[in-house]
Amino acid sequence: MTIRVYNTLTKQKEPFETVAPAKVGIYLCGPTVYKESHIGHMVGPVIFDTIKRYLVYNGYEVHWVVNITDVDDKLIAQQHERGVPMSAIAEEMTIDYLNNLRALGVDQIDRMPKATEHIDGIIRFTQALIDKGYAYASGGDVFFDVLKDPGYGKLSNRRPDEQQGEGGGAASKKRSPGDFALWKSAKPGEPAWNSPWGQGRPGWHIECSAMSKAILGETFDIHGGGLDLVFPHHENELAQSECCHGKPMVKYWLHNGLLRKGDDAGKIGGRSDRESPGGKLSRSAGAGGLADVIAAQGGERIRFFLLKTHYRSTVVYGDEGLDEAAGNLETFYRFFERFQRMTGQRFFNLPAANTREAGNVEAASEPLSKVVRQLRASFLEKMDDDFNTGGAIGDLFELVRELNRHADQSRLEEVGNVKDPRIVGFVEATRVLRELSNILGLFRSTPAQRGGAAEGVVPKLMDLLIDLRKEAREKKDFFTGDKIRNALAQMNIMLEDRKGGATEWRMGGPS
RNA sequence: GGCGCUGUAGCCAAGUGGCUAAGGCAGCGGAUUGCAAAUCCGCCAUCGUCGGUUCGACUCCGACCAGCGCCUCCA
Repeated sequence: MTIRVYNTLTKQKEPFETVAPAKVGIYLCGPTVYKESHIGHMVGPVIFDTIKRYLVYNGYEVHWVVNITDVDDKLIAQQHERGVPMSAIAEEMTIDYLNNLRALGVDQIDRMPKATEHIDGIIRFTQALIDKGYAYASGGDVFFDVLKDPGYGKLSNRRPDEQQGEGGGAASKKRSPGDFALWKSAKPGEPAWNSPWGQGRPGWHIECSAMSKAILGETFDIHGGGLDLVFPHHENELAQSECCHGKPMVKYWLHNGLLRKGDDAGKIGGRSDRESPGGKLSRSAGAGGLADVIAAQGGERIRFFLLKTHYRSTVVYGDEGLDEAAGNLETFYRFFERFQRMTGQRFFNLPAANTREAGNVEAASEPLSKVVRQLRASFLEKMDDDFNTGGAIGDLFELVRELNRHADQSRLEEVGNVKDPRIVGFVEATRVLRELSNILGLFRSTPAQRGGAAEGVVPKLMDLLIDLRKEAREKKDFFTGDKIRNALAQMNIMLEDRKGGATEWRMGGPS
């Protein structure tokens, strides 16, 4: 019943206890919007979207913040390269990012602050660190002095004196190599803001410290991001905030694993584009922007694929896994269709409990209800244990199997009357599947990517062919009947005969 | 070199100090079907290697082997 989370700071699972009763503040590091997002940018949003759903389901009031970094060296480089103002590039790429989030069903984010909207707070934060002796101005830049912070390195488990630090021109202005910039002086032609240290812009890490403070407070519950951000980004954030406030910044640091390309050892994102020669993603899985991938695969497939594996694991991303996810989803989609045939109701319209408490009804003595309750409890147990979505999805499969089995054994197809108690009981049991899949953000509406009823004349032609085949079969002319079905199969159109003589058709197989 | 992660069936992937080690895919055998599709039933693993702790480890510790990530303003 108690939620436990793995905390990068302590390297162990801990009971989840909020700073303020029943309230949770979550800060997730979002993208630097200098070019289109890639699939790797979606891992954090999908898992944290799920985490928020689960916490809300458990009765917490959750405030989830994802920042947008819209000022940065890479953006400035793009500005020079494209001859387009940084702000325009940022705006364009932010829209791209938001579109991708929406396609994957990520709709739980409460606020998305931009770095450029918090320049004042960043300057105040920087000044405070200087005043307290943790930072120093040097030639128009301001650096954080890592040797002044006795706690520095505790998140990533490093010694400050071992750090290489960034090289180049900044190195000579630093007291020690591990020091990092809070404020950077601007060169001519670069975007700049006035500050006590002259024209300049924020360093990379300070924006998150300033924005999380402004929105979530000096101490909040969960800070998330990709595993690659542990060092230096989160280590530096942590140092800035705790030195500035003299109190813990975050209770739980959660880091998601990174994606790896399937076909070779290349990596996704980062600056490795030219360093991983064989690292191309296949066309369906990766070429073109993420928007193209989503268009080809469907957002739900990608979400399901990501949720199948525990969020802290490395996930190998490629066609193989995506195809498997597609096949897995078919199992559910087919059940939803069957459910509708039997009950006359759409699964996607089923009302279901949206809190743990509301869903916690007594199991009836009859077998279906009992096993459904058991699976529900098992699902929640998995989620309680550091949001084990992979294990929880296993329970969802079992749930569908139990529902199908029950429908088979009770011959629900033959009942005919949707008010029949057997049907009513079945609907009741299926509500639990809706309740649980909602937590994962799955099956919330009719899948967009499924084949089936097309527009225009095709459905009419299909009706005609199905009718002809039916007549042939009634005359025991199976040769003609099979000819129609096989020819359609060649066109990737599958016929499925139902009990009672109806025939349905669909485009394509699971993949 | 420093920090860290992973190694469970053909493949993907949960999990636990001691009942029959989830689930999915593929495969095999059945039920059902005119034949199919879908669905259901059954079969399919001793948990990288070697030691140690323990009454007992796949689960804890150590070593080793293998793969991977970060240490470079990559989520």
